[in-house]
Amino acid sequence: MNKRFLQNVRFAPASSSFPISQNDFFHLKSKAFLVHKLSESTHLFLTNSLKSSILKLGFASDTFTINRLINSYVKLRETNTARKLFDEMPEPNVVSWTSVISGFNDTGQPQTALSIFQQMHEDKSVAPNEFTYASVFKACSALAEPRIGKSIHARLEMSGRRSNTVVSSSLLDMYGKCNDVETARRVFDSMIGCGRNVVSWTSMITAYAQNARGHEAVQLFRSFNATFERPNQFMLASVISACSSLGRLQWGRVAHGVVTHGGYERNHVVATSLLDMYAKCGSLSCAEKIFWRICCHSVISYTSMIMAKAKHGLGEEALQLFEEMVAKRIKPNYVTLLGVLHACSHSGLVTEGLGYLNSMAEKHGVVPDPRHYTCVVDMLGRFGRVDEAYALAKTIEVGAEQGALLWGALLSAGRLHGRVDIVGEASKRLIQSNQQVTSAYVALSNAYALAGGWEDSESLRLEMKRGGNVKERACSWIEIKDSVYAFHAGDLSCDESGEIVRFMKELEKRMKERGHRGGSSSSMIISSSVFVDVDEEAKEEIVSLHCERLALAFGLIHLPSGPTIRIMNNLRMCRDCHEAFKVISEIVEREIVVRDVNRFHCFKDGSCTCRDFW
DNA sequence: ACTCCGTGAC
Repeated sequence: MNKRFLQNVRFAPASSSFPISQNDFFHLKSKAFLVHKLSESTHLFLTNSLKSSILKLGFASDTFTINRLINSYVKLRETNTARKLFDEMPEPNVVSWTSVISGFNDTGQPQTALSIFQQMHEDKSVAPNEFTYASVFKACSALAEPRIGKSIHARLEMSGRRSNTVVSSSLLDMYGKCNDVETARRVFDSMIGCGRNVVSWTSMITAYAQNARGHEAVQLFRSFNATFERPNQFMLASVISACSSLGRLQWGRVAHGVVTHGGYERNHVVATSLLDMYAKCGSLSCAEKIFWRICCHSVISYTSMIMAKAKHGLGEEALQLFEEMVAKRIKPNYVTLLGVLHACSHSGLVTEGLGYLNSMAEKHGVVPDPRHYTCVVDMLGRFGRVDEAYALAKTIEVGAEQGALLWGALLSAGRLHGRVDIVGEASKRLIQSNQQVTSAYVALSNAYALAGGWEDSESLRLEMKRGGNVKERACSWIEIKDSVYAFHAGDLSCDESGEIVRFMKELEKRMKERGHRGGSSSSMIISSSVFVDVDEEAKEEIVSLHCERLALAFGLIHLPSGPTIRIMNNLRMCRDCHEAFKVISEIVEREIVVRDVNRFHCFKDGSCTCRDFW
């Protein structure tokens, strides 16, 4: 207690005419003082001592004071103490409930937040207000729990309570995080009445951006700018990530311009999203510039840069960056290790990759999870160690979604190395778990056909048709200047004059001169021009492996020249591919940047949304 | 009086 403060308290005279007694006055003053101190406290020690004073002075049943105390503990992330205080409250009010719920939200325990809300609902003594609903929707969006969220939304509507901007924003954010963009949009549209602010616009832009609908995100950003309000750092980071998923460097650059104009360049989140955008849009050099300008690096900025290098086939540099980060005592997390393993996988550093997998728990305190194992299975499979990959895959327990990636990786490995047994096993697992069903059927059918099991192959095709599984046509595109050109798998109509074939042969020749005989990329390039006796689906698969190269050739021959050609592909780069592009650069004497948009292509149901692009 | 919403690496 502050002694000077107590000494300075002048007590009112003890007369019956005075409305409060000396004792009351002391109480009121000390309560105000304690509450004031509580709001300032940033140390557990101070809050603890204030708590004992509060209890000693008999404020244990004073809801307002205890609410403040709960909040102080919530701010110190001492949720258990906050919870205990709350549980002992004789009369918790709506603020007490909401404070505890939001406390569990803030400490990453949304499940507990929801269970407290449920308790509040069953208790019935206190009705939730708009603050409570906003917190609860936030918990649902953290859990991506649409079922509970919807029922609470219904409860809110039934209560007849008018939604305010904050509640609606958290609601639309929740629907966005649960991948229900249409409902999110309906909530956004309904907000014309209660007023939208930057947060609600940002929530809607984010909902589009995080659900692979970058065009709508950018469109909405344009509409927002028409309102003459200024975007803030939250909105900019979201728009930039929409540009990344679209792979449109021009738009990304415009967004960068808005960032500079608004003075948000030094914001870390914005800078990291710019870094990621440049990397995904093919400009590693710009990504690096952004990276070196960041003054105080975090695990996320390092991870983004490691991923960027990995995607561009610069495995050694990515690993170097990782070691540098560890030396700076920035603790890597599971995403960082995923980046490291990706780097090894994309650059053929198999031994290094296995080393990182085996030592990451001990050295970096990150226990490998199914995603890390999937990455290593992919790496082993890519470099011909298919049996090891299969053996590893069998030991991993996965859910359906991750299983699709795991067995999908093994499927490609089996296909790449002509292992019918592995293709069969992987396809069956995919079909059984109802994941990537179409591509699994195609691969399985092709595997049977190759092995001579025509009857199996035929019956599978029938099964596929009955199930309504139609294979999406693979497609690639390139962006030159501000135009986008699309190429569909199996479509060689663009090659009327045979120039692509000639270009491919020239490339093959140069690759051979460089000693890349029979390497995966050169042989594949040639195969794209000579499918003669291959059946329709197998041909489509081959072309889908090559279409970015076809696109490139087409672009070189028929399209206006520019300083940079960027290629979107749905392949990961191996060392050979990288080498191929270097050779192409020499041929055309132009910078060629390759990018990887795996994320954009692959969705949970295995569908490809390339067509949304047009 | 105290309590609420939106951003970056996978």
